[in-house]
Amino acid sequence: MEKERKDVPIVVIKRLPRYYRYLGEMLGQGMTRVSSKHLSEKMGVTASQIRQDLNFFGGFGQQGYGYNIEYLYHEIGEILGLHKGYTTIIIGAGNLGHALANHSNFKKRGFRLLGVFDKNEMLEGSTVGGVQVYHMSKLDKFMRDNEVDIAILAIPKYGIKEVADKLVSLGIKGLWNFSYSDLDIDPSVAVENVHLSDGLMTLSYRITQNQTQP
Amino acid sequence: MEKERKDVPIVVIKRLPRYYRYLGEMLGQGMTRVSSKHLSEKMGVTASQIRQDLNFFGGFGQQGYGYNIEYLYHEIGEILGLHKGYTTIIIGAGNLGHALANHSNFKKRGFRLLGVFDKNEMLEGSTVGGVQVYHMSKLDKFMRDNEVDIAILAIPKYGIKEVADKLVSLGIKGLWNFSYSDLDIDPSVAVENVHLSDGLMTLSYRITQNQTQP
DNA sequence: TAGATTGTTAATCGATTAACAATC
DNA sequence: TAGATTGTTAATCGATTAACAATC
Repeated sequence: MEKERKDVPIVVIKRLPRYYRYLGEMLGQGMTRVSSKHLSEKMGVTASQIRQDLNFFGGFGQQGYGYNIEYLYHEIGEILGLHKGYTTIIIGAGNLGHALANHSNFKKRGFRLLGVFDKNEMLEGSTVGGVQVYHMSKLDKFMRDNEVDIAILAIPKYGIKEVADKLVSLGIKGLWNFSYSDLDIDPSVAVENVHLSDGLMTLSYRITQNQTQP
Repeated sequence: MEKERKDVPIVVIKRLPRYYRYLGEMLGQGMTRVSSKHLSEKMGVTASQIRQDLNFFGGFGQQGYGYNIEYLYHEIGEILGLHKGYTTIIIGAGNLGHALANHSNFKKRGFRLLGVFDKNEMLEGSTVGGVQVYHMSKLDKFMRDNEVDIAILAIPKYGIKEVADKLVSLGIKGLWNFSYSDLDIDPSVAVENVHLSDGLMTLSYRITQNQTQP
């Protein structure tokens, strides 16, 4: 199905979701084919880069024609593992936990939210994003009874290490960490550290530059 | 204060918030000095990269000693524009708007939230994250009465272009876009497009790889 | 067929790492 | 002073872009 892919650069991987999104939009507009040139103009990248990126995974196009959008869209989804139906839980039923639980894109991309966990006992039994809220003490049993692939950590950095270690010991495969800390755990577990304020700070930098220079 | 900095690579800028965070933590632990070697071990990068990065902005260290943490922390904050006290508004009082309004890190980093706007009239007069919620129709007047630097867009992609254009016409300096679309506007306005699900997809890719290969 | 566009190799560009003289 | 560590130049590595033969 796909080409041998031992070491695809991480920069290439990070571009795949963006390709996927643009292709999905084109598909929604009823388009059927696209050339690397056309796509590159839409996305503001070079056609060469698109062809180079895609060829890490295989030849999805056809000379003289370009790429079949539906086919390419599907293949990139496959590469990203979106058709595996990975399951998620959210740790932390605060504002961010709520926002992430209700984020429709995750479901649209094939991820299935199984439950939300919080240390506040008062929240137990309530519903967030269409799923049950459980007390943290139920985590062990829940993880044994359900196949949970990814845990989304929407809690403060205090105590995050303990929660992460527990999840790892219970067999979690991926951690998506929104706390303001870098999780440093066993490399067999995939970890994405998201620092929201980092984006705001680089924005701040650019505004400052815009005001100083031009 | 700082060195001439006409073209600092964006990859360097993006690393500054991380340096800032680690230095802040060290400061909180009462440390006063750090060498590039020590910091590199903590952060999992090379000492050479740290020295190279910092020297885009100036020589903050001292041979034989290293860097004074408090001084370097302050200087990086200065470079990032954190001491300017940039003001923000949030567009969209949904789950994500709530989460961002209550995100304490933004305040900690010197940003000041002035108001939240939503198209739902029922929300007007309520409070989110300590500030008033206004109806979208009040945006024009608000922007004229207040100096607003950054707008945080926590609304769906439908209609985002109109809102963004209006904000630009009202003099916004930066847009932090959480909708699932890439905003493409006048380059004099700084834009950060955040696609939350992109991170989840790269996580999905890595989990899939971990399961296939090792 | 002629034109279009891929897949892929080669050339260029930029970023990271290594090395070391300067110096605190 | 001697040891440590910077700032900076040079070497290496990797990623992007250009070019073009292959071919639909």
